[in-house]
Amino acid sequence: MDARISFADRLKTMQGDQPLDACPVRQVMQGIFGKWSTLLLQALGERPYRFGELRRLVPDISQRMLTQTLRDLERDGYVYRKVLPSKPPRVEYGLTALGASMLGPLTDLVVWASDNFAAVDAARRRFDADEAAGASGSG
Amino acid sequence: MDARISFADRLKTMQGDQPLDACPVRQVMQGIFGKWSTLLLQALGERPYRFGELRRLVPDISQRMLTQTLRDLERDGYVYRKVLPSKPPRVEYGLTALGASMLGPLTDLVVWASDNFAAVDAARRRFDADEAAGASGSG
DNA sequence: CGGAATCCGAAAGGATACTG
DNA sequence: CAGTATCCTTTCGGATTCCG
Repeated sequence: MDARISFADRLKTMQGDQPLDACPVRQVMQGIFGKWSTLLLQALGERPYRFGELRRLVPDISQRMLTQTLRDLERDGYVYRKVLPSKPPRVEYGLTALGASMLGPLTDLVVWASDNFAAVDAARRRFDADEAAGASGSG
Repeated sequence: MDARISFADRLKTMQGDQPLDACPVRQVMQGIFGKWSTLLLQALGERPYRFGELRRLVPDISQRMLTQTLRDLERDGYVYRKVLPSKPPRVEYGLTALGASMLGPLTDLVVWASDNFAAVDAARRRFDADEAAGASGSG
């Protein structure tokens, strides 16, 4: 697919029959961009993990959000959930083929963020400093 | 940079001195993944737009969120804001070099979403159907 | 034309307690 | 171990009103 066709044209096409809110691309993006989705997808990109392993790997996630995020990812088809029939119940989560194919582009973006967060942080500080100066400069 | 180094290792490194919550990558990602950020970045990737043009281009955004999202994008250094000194004030928004460099990976992800939303949608319906069946199956 | 300020409802997300 | 259910706080985002 051509990645560089006119975005505005695509936008207009989408508005033709749907309220822009129903834009399928946005629906998909929203599923990927939750607070924890990206993190968990990256983790599962390495190897399958069990529920408790993920908790320990990402210590500041609440068990509520871990459950919910994994469910959402499973619902969207990125993640499978396999219940191992052992005495203490074990549940393994891993990427599906769909999830693996999405992880490529997602990781590229994560890598960009990793490479450029210093520039972003600098921009933020500049912006905040300018704002503060403008707000109190004449006081 | 090596895009495929161990994510778990990187995670552990980050936890070493920071609360994971302060992870810079996450900070950056959160800025990109707002409800409107991706959409506006794509639009500005075509050419600079004025405030009112963006409103018409994305009709279902409120003026409040358009202002706020543009401000956030400007703060992060992705977008510049140029006030034209004309009689009715005109303000032009466009991508900075940083924003343009980020748009590449972001667009790749949008393209993925565009190519695969049917699969995601199918997965969702399957999941929901299974859930409904499981919930009412045994009476 | 491009905003800022305020108000309010909806949704995301965390803490805690309980279950199989 | 792997959840579910409830409560509560915070954030997101829309509608409206006012300003340079």
